[in-house]
Amino acid sequence: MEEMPKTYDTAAVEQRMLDKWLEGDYYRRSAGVGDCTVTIPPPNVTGKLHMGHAMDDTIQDTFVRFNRMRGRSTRWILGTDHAGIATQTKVDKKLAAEGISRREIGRDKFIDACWDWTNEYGGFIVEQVKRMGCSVDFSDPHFTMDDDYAKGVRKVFCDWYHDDLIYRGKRIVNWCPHCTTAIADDEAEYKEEDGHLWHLRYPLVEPIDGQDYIVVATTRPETMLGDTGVAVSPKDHDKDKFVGAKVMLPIMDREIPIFSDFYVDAGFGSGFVKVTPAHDPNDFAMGERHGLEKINIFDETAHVVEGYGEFTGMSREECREAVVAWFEEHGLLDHVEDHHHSVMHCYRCDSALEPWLSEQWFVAVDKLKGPATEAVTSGNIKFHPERWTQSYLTWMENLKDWCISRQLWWGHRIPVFYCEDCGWEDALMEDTDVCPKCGGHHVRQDEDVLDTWFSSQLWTFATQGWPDNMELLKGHHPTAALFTARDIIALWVARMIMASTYFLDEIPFHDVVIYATILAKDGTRMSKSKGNGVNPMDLIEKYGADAMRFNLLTLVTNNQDVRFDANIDKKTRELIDSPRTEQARSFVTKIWNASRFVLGNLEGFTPGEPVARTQADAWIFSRLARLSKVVTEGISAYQFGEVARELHNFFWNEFCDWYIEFSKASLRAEGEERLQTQRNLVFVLDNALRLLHPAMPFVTEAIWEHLPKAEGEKPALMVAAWPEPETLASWIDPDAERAVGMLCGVVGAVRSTRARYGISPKQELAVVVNAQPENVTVLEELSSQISVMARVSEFTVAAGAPKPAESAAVVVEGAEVYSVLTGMVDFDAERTRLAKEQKKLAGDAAKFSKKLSNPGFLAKAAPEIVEKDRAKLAEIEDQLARVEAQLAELG
RNA sequence: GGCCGGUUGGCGCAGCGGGAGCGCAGGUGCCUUACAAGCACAAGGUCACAGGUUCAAAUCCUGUACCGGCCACCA
Repeated sequence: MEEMPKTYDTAAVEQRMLDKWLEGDYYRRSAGVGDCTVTIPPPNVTGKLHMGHAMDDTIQDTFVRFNRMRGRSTRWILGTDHAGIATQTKVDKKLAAEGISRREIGRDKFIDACWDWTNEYGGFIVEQVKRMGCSVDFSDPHFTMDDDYAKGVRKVFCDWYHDDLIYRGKRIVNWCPHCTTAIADDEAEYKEEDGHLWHLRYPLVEPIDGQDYIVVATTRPETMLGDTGVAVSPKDHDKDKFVGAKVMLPIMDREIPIFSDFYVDAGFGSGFVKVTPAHDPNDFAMGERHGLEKINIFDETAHVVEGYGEFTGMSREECREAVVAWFEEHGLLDHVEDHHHSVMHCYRCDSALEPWLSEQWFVAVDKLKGPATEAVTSGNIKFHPERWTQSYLTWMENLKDWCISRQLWWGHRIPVFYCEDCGWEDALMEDTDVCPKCGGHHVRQDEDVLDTWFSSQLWTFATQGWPDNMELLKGHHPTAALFTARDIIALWVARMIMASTYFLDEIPFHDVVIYATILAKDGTRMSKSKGNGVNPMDLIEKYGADAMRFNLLTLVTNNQDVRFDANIDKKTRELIDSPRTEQARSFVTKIWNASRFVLGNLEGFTPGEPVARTQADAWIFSRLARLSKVVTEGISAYQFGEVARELHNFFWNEFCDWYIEFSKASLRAEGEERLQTQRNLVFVLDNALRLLHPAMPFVTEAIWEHLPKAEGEKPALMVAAWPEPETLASWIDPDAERAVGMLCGVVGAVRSTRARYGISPKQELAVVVNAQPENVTVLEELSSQISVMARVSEFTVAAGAPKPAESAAVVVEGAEVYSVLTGMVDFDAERTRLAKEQKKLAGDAAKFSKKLSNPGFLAKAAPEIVEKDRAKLAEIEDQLARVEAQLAELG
C-alpha cells in the first residue's frame, strides 16, 4: 500500500479523481432498486457559472451521489439552455465589436454565429460543472436547440395550436426598443424612478358651465399624440357633466370623447385620465371596453412614426420634451409635479420598456392551470421549504395568457406557415414550401421565434427521448426532484408542471427544492455592475472544490437568502479571501490528516470484523450508527446544512479529538489489542468516508484508494455501498455513550485543573477518581488512554475513594476527580472556584426543584420528561453535596 | 397595496415547545511525532420589544419597531 502524501494537493488530486470517475464510467447507474433521475436546471450558454449555480449544483450532486451509493438507478441529466435574448444580445455585441451588424449578414449567418458562440461557451460550462465534482451523465449532454429537443418543442407548439391553446392576437406587450422584441410580463423588472406628473390642458369642444378646458395628468406626455379618449371615474359625480362631451386633442386637432370607466381612481392626479390604447395596457383595456381607436405612434425602436410632422423621427425622450415645450408655448401646460413611480425595464438590456401594440402569439393558460394547481394542492409535488407552495399557488391563480413570440433570430422558429396565395395557415411538424391547399409556391414561415421558457418547460422529458423514444422515459419520469432558485418558480417550475401534466398526464418531479439566494457579504445581491460577485472557479482554485462544496452545504437552512462570506478586490474584482471556505478547507485537511494517521499505523494489519473491545469502541460505533441515520434522513429531506454540521461534529470532535486519541495507547500495545484497534479504526474511517463522500467527493475518494478493502469491494468510493442506518442500528449503545461521556468528563477535569493552576503539560499528575460503582470498570479499562490524554503519572480509581491531601477536586457526572497538587497550589483560588461552582449548582437545583414541585407540571407533562428531570435534579443535588463537602474540607 | 423571510454572545449563523449551541475573532497555555490549516482550557447571551396561550416559550399566537426579498402597478 503506497503511503499518503503529507499534504493534500487539491488541484492534482481533483484532476486525477475526475479522470478516474470518467474512465470508470460511474456517472450513470442504470440498474438499481428505485430510480433517481434529476435534470440539472440548464445554465444559459451566455457565459460563466456564478455562486447560485455552485450552490445548486453542489446540492444536487450531494443528493445524486447519495442515491447512487444507495443503489438507486441514477441519472443526472446535463444540459444547457440556448437563452434566446441573452445569447442574441451577447452575439450582437461580439459582432458589433468586429464592425458587423446583424441585419447586414442576415438571419442564417447570424444563427451560425450563435452556434459558434454556443459551442464555445457550452463546452466551457460543462468544464466548470465537471470541476465542481458534479456527477452528471457526461456521456449524454443536452441542449435546448438540439434536433431531437427541437422536435419536442415543435410538437408542443403544433399540439397546442391544434388544441386551440395557442392563438395570435394584437395586444399590448412589453416591448424592448433596444432588443426590438416583446418580452413576457415575468421578464420585466420594475425600477423606482423619480419622474414628473405633467398636468396638461385639453380644450373642450363646447364649454361646460363656463369651463373651456379640462386637465389631464400624465407621466408620459409624449403618448398624447395617440390619445383617443379621456376617462373619469363613475364614482366621481362632480365630473358627471363631462361624460359624453368631447375635447379637442391639442397638436393633433382630433375630437376625442370623455367617458367614465371603473378603472379610473378619482383621487389621483386631476381625475381625468388621457387614454392611449396603443401605448398602455390599462388604456388598451379601456379602449376595448369603449370601442376606441388604437393609434400606434412609435416604431419598433420607439421613434415617432411618419405623419406627426415635427415629431416624426424623434425618440421617446425627445418627443416628450418637444410635446411639453409645445404645451408650454401654447399656454396649455397647467403645472408639473414631482412624481415617484416605477418604470418597467428589460431584464436583459435594462432599457425602459415600451408598452407596444403588436401582433403576438399567446398560450391560453385556462386549461393548463387546473392540473398544474391540482398537482401541488394534492401534495403530489412538494416544495421545500414548504412555504413556497403558497407563492406558487398565488402565482398560478393570477396567471394570465403567456406571450410566447419573440422578434429574435436565435431560438425555435414558430412553425406556422402561411400561403400568400390562398390565405391558408397551419402549424406543421415538417417545413413546407408548397401550399397543401392550393398548391401555390408562395408559402412563408412565421418570422418570430419562441420564448426561451417555452422550450425549457419540456426539460424533464424532452431530454429523455420524448416524443419519439418513449422507452427511454419509462421508469425515469417523474424525476426525483428539481433543485432551483426561487426567482424562476413562476418562469420555469410552473411551466414545466403545466407542460408535463398536459403532455404526459403526470407531474415532472416529486419535489421542488428551493435553495437560498446567495448574497454578497454586505447582504446585497451579487451583481456584475457592483463587482461583488464571487466566481466559484476562483474558490476552487484557492481552496479546492470540496471546501467550496462543504461551505455551501452548511449554508443550506430554511433561510431564503444567505450572505456569502468572501472579500473581493474592488478594482481587480478578484477574490481576496473567503474565511468560511477557508474553515471548510481546514476540515478537508483534517480528514486528510486523520486518515494519514490511521493508514500510517496499519503495520501488521490483517482484515477482520470490527469488535467493540472497549467502551470507547462501542461508543464510536454507536455514534457512527447514529450519524448514518441523521445523514441518511437529512439528505432525503434536503436538510443539507444539518447534515454538514453533523458530519463535521462527528468526524472532528468525536472521531479525531477522542477516538483517535484513545486509539494511540492501544496502537502502542501488541497483539490482539493493537490489531483490533486497527480494524476498528479502519471500519470507522471507511464508513465515515462513505458518509462524507456525497458532500466532499474528491478528498474522500482519494483517501479511500489507500484503505484496505474487503474482497470484491467496488472499484471506487463513488459507487461503493452506502452505510445504511438499518445495518448499523445494532451498534447503537446508550450505555457506552453515557460511560464515555463520563470518561471525557474525567479527562476534562484533569485538564482544566491543570490549566487553572498553570501547571505545565510536561508535569505529570497523580489522579484519584472516586467513581460511582457502575463507572469503575470503564475507567479501569481505559486507564492507560486516560493517562496519555491527561498526562497522568499514577491513575487510581475506586468507588468511594477518599480525597487525597492537597488535591483539587472536580465534580463531574458520575465521578469525582482528585488531582494531587502537593506544593503547587494556592487553595484560595480553589475555594473561589468551588464557591462559584456551588452557586451555579444551587441555582440549577432550585430551578429543577421548583419545576418538580409544580403540580401542573407533574400532572400534565409527559411522564418521561418528569422522570428525566427528576434524575437530573438528583444528579445536580449529588454534585452540589460533593462541592459543598469539599468547600467544608478546605475551611 | 398584498405576501414572505430575518432580528439569538464582537462577527457570521444553527436551534423552532421541555436545563441557550456552532464556527470565526478575541484571552491563556501548548511545536503532546496525523494535523500550528493544529491541540487543550477558560471567558462571553435576561434569544429585538410588548402582550397572550401553556405545567413549561428563543421556540406557538397577536401586536410594535427596525432590516431584506417577492408580487401587484395609479394615468
